[in-house]
Amino acid sequence: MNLYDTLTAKTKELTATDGSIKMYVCGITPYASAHIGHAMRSIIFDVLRRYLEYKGFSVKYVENFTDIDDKMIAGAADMGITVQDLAEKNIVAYLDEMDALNVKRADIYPRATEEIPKIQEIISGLIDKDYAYAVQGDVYYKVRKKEDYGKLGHRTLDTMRVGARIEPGELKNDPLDFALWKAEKPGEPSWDSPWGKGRPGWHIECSAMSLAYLGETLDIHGGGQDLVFPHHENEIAQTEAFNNGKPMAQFWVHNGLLRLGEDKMSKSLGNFITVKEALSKFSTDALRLFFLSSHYRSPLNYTNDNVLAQERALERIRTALAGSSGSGTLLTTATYKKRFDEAMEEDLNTPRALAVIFDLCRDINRARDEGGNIAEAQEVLLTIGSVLGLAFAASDNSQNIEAAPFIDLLINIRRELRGAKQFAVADSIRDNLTELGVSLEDSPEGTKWRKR
RNA sequence: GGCGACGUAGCCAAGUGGUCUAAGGCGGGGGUCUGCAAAACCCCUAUUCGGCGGUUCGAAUCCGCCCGUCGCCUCCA
Repeated sequence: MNLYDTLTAKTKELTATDGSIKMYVCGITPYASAHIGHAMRSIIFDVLRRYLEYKGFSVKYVENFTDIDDKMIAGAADMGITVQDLAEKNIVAYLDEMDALNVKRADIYPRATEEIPKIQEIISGLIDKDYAYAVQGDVYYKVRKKEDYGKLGHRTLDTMRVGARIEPGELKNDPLDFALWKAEKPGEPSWDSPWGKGRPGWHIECSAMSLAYLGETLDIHGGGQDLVFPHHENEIAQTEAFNNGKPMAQFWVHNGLLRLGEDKMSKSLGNFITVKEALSKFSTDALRLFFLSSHYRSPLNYTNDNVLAQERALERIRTALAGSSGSGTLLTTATYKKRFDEAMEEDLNTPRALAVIFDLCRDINRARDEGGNIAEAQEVLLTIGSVLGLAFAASDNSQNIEAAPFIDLLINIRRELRGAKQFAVADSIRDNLTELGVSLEDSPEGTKWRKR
């Protein structure tokens, strides 16, 4: 397939001579609940992975947790729990939420705190190669030593704002340098190291974990666009310096960011909607459909109405799947599969892929009305849906609410009224229920209701 | 200030030199079904692609300028 690579700023063909793909996706720092921007990233890379698997590749998928950093430490202190407990709590919740979003589990979920030896091995190697230096228990990476620093973000050192920060207490030789290892501060978690007790800096964990679990050159390294600089830039700098210039990844793939209103959704800006909240309002399929309705590299604006529109669109797909097949003309499916593949081949063009799904639905419904054989077409619909992680599960939010027996009772009374042609009273029951948020649908098989 | 992305129907969103009088979804209009509805289905719904110039036989697609929005420039998926 063709995929856009941030490093070369080009769309290139993804190849794998041995049929296997090594994928590393930057996960979350589990200091707080995940928001739907994280969900969008997970779903996009889940779809990329599912598509590659559908095309016959064997994918090894690694997603990390950065479970030690300033925010983890501050968050744990606020809550009066250990950093480890904070991480555990949020990781468990995150994995549950990703399950609920039908995101396939990664093969490995490494955590920074469990990779300290590998982290230290890389830092030592960088010091040996003179790409890093230790100062009073801190270790910093020499940014200016790496000629091509800035290549991922397509910027050069002199175009960078001179405001590179020096935190109080930092002992950098150059403001651009960044910490690989931070000396212990009182009360903070720390590990023994050749440079004294301390903890890893931000970017080094990903270098360590990708090297440890996937090796020197990844096929795909993914994450949100906000990670391009500095996180991935620094990862490249470290990893390639450590590996004597071997490329860290064949493809750098970055998804566009989710917006809420006019701004990017972000934990630090405080404008976000949690995954939990979104899942309480919308079905998994509708959320996935929403995230996939625009191209993954474009920004997407989250609004209730936009997700709701997908909820409605889903009904049409479910109807196409529910129709019973006749024995008439066979609805052939080769063109749909072909069009779906073509869309996905082109830098994961999910909006076009979805258009194929809706075209297929329309044609299934048409064929169904004409008594055609739609069984195979429905199978194809399910198959390509599953590549997008869409299960098309029936939405039955009508079962377990407390009022259910009373609603059923009213429906029964109304059925008798209708039988007696007392339509005015029957309609008034229906209208009143509608006002209360319960809509009734009469059909030859009886009356169904659902919560609105 | 620097770098980059984007601006397509009421809304969301594909398309990036001819097949575009522009895919698909939501909404809207009409119809089928229904006691009436709802749901569902079917049909219709941009001669036009932020503005102005230019290149070209031909531009939504390439170039320039302008207007507007967003992202990044060491917290971020």
